[in-house]
Amino acid sequence: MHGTNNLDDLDKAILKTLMEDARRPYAEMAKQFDVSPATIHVRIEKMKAAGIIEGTEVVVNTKKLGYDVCCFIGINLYAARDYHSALEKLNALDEVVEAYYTTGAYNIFVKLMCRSIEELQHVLIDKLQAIEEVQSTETLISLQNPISRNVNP
Amino acid sequence: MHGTNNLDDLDKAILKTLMEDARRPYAEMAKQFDVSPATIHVRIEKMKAAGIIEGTEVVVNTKKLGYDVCCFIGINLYAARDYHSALEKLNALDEVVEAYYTTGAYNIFVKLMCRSIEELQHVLIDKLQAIEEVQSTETLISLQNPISRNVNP
DNA sequence: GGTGAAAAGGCTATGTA
DNA sequence: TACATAGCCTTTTCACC
Repeated sequence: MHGTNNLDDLDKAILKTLMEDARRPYAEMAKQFDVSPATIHVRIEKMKAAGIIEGTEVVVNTKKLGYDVCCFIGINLYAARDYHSALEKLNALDEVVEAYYTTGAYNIFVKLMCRSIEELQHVLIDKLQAIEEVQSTETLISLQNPISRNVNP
Repeated sequence: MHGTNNLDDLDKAILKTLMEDARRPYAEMAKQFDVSPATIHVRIEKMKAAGIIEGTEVVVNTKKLGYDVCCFIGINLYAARDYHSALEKLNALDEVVEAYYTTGAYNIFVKLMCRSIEELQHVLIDKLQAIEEVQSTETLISLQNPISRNVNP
């Protein structure tokens, strides 16, 4: 299982279903795909064992939790070699929900979720830019997230 | 439920648990949080009704599905008013897994998942930059994704 | 590798405090 | 509002094809 994989159409159909509803009953999928519930079960177990299915999670409406502000921040470090220590400090910030090590204009690229513009300002100035490895940042505020989905198996 | 919400500690504890494992048995949570399984059930139903819990999904290892390349692309349009038609065309591309309407350097910011650098090149040149509304793009290739989590309820 | 039926286990509704 | 219980539905197992 390195790069290419050997999922057949049934595997892919099951995976696609579960990527939209992790609790879809096996019996329903069995009817839909014209196999037995036991087969659905076996296929799912195989994909778990192969590490393709890593787990399940609930989808949460972050706005309803009060997180109204989403933004991306490109970070430049004084020295590229400080990547690991900078990352450790970023990891300690709850507001940092994603981080990427990137080529191009920035050393690190992060996604931030905050409860308000005031909080964003606070996080940016007092937490993020206070990290000693950080030389400069560039902020991209997201006003809308019209596409949000996963890859096609 | 507008912005601030009124989740108590039990709600938050349940939510945090389900955000890591949507199928955690109610009985286990009940034991852990020292309430009855029925109470767990009631709290979850309430959060569903409030729209805080929107659904469930399996977590998929995209690398094992063959998607090795992840990148962000900042898109500039000739005219900002073409946002909607450009977005429609982006939405038709399977490789575009996220899109954001942003302030700052770009009109639209997207996340792309591809199977290889060759495919990225193909998508970028023949699909993305072929969209007539697109004036220019800037690509940020992600080599690593060391932080990936959700907000703290 | 797939099936069907039976066993095990988790979820949900109800009645009660 | 929370609890305990019981019924129901889903998952899992297993012998067989």
